[in-house]
Amino acid sequence: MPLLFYLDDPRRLRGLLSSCAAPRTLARLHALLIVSSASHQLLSSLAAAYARAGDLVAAESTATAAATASSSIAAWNAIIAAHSRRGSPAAALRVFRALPPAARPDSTTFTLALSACARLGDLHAGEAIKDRACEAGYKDDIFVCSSLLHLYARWGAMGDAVKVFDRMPRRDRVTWSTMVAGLVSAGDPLEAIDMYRRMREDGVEGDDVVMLGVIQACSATRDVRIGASVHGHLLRHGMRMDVVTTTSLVDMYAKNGLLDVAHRVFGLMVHRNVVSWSVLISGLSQNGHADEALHMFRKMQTSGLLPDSGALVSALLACSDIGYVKLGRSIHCFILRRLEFTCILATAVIDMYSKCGSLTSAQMLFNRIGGKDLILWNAMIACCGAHGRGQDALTLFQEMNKTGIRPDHATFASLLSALSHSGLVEEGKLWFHRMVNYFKIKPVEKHYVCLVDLLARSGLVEEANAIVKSMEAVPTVAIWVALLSGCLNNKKLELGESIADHVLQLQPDDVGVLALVSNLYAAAKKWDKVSEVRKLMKDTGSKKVPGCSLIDISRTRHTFMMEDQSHPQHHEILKMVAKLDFEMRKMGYVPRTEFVYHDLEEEVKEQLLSYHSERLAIAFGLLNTSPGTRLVIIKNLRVCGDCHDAIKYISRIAEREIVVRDAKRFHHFKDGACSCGDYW
DNA sequence: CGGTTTTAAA
Repeated sequence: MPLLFYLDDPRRLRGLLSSCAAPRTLARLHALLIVSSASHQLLSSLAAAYARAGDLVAAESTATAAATASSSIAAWNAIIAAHSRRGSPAAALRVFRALPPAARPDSTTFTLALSACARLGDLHAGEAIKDRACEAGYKDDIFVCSSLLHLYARWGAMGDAVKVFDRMPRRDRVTWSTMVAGLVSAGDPLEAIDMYRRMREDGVEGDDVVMLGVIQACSATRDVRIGASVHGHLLRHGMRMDVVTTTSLVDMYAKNGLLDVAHRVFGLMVHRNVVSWSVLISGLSQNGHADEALHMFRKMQTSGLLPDSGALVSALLACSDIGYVKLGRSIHCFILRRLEFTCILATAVIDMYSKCGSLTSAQMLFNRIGGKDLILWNAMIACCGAHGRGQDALTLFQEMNKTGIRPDHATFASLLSALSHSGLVEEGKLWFHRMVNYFKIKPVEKHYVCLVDLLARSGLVEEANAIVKSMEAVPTVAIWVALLSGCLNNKKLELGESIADHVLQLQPDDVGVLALVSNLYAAAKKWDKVSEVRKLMKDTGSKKVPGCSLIDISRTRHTFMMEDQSHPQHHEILKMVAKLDFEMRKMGYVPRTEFVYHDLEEEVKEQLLSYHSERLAIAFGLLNTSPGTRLVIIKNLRVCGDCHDAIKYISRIAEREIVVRDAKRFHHFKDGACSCGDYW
């Protein structure tokens, strides 16, 4: 039917407008409305139709034309909603603020505006809108309240959210969902689960959105039993299990280490999207199965899905875990070819290079990223620290401050740790002080660990001890451990012993900590205490993990354990070790036998030191590379003070840069079993 | 009438 015939029938015309999405037809209707000097209502409908079709320019101009009539608010609402949907909440707020005086905002308008504030994280603007909504009489409106609730809950004002929630006269599913999700993001999963219970008591049936929040809560409680019962509930009640719900279930199981269940649920999914794969991949790599994670990453691609930035981040994480630079680099190239480098992606790639020992690649990428955000700076500062470049970390930190980005607690944790590892004591003290007094950041455990470590490492054990004593909070095991290893390295055995006693009382279940305690008693020659701790280690089922080092030479990974004679080049390696020992002594090296924690003859102790796994790995590296090469050793345990010294001498003798990286996250080292990576 | 809540990842 020709459009012209609609003119006589405004109701049909409005029907047509509300269902029409074709821009061409809308333009013709627009012309028609103008020539027939149509009513304001019709113009508003047209504006709303333009907004729905995505033509916001036309929508705004039409709405302005219709704005004199009070009913035009619907058109403005459509425009605000369209802006929000298209991902520009700022534009939505701009339209809201510029509403013509005649257009009186209604419940929908306030709801949309508050939702835009929530997307932007603008609590301040939200507060003002809430006040206007109350003045306009929407104080108890369920939609307005729900979006206000979401704004508060999402941005850490849980107290305000609860206040709003408590005085709401009526609550629907959305209200409850918002509270559940809000409590989860506020880090209070138990409270979230309780909120769900209250909802059921109130007689409200859960829908998929509420259940999603509950699943997240279960995931965060680290208590899979509740999670599994929720899963059972979903199945028993035949509730809707769409991709999102099922994906969250996979995530919950994977995050909590039930990888087989996660796999099974994943396998039963009828429809999987990139996120489904990503949660499985990140779950696998977080639980030390990086190789399997990367296998899934490949399977995802062969199943025809193109990885998005999230999937790539998960895969990069797995690459870092096993030091698989080759794949990491190819992901980097993939991003360069097909995607935009967002800060999130750049951070993940830089982190990968950092953990794989490639400082230069990390720096090169970092320098090319424009509009760096806080987390990207933090990652790069941490990267410098991990590579022993304390001064560079400090320079970066100062550059960051110049760009006007405010450092946060993580920045200082990275900075202090970098300064600590490079022995920059004065700078460390200075910046700790400035963090507290200038940046007004309250030091938490990790900061104290860094500071105490920094002082204790460089011999200022008493000063470190004073810091611990002056702490407001009760010192944690990690802080005592930092102090304790300082005592051990600096032969402050009397103080060390009292700390060891104290740490023991705190009942650490960590083997590393027990080993340190035992080592200190050994250094103090308290052999009865040593056997006591050794017994404790046995009783808790934890056996001492043998020291193990890895080195990659021309894409082959070689593993070395103390006193391991299985390597084909074993004899040559021992010869090299002896030769190095000789050269080092000529340069003034004195073996620090206090780092051998057995009751043995001095000479045997010296021999044992030179058989530490990193020494074997280095010797092997020297045999198979030429001067100027960079040797990256990956070790599962902390490098002892003696090896630390020895490495300095060896790098001078052999003219090679030697880097030892900590490999706590390498699953190859679990239970001391070192296996060769499949990727080398 | 509509409008509110919705999975991973640094």
